[in-house]
Amino acid sequence: MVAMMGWGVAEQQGWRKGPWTPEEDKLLNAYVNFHGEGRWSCVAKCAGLNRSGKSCRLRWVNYLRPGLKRGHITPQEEGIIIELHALWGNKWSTIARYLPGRTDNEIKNFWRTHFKKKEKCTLKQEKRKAQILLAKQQQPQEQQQQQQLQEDQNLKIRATPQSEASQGDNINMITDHEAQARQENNMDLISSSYPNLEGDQYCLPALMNQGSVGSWADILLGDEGLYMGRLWNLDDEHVNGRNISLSQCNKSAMQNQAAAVTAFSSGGDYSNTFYNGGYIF
DNA sequence: AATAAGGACAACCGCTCCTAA
DNA sequence: TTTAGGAGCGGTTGTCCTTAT
Repeated sequence: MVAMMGWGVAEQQGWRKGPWTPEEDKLLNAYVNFHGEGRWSCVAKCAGLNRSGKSCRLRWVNYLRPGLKRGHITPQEEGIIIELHALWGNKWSTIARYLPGRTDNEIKNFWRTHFKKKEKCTLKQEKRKAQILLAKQQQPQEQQQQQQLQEDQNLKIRATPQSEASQGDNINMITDHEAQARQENNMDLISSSYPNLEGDQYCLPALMNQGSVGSWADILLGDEGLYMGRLWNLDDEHVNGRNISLSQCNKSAMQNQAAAVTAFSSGGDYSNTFYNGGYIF
């Protein structure tokens, strides 16, 4: 049985499988550098590799391709991954486009290990959530009204033109109607990405610059593994056009919002972009 | 010191999408 | 318009290494 055989052995069709040897890498590298990428099934034959085209492509894309970054995912990259995953879900290749030097495989692996961690936190989160909800219910009505007032004022500040925040970049304000429509979509997306969160707790703080946290995962989960802050919502259309418009998707705030937009260019300082966008958490 | 658990990484598999004939 | 082959994508699994017990 092929499936029962280990790696590094020949398959029935004669293709070699398993880890690549330095010699194979050298052959593939030389061939692709000379002929360019593509026609992977030809590569396998012409380069003298006893590998399937798929295997060659994968090896090139994930390991041999020039410009690949090595080493751990940085907190910056981590933040981008979390953000984009909240928007797109498991669209690893799409996410990878915004992380120069990182492959979809790498990001996928990264997410998996972190997702496992998150699953372990679930029980703890549930407990903490219950505590917070209880505290909320017990909060005096007057205090809640004051909080709402404060939130509305913050919204006004955020909705002001942001020429200073996004100089030279496309600004795209969305209407209340659009915001609401988007909210519905995004809430679904976010709910599926963060199933343990309450509707009014979707949030992503930009605390990285404050030095109080070690990573974006720390921010997202907080001390008790509970997500804190505000989650940003990236607009797909603008992502594809290189500029990402951001609309805030706090549930109550979204109903009134004229969302702020800030630009994102791949490889740029992402957290700074948020922070400079006039959004202070 | 031994071993179990977990993390990181590499690679394969099956499916879908794209494109050229 | 259809179809077949190639390419790409996401899910899954295997292996190695490190850390905790």
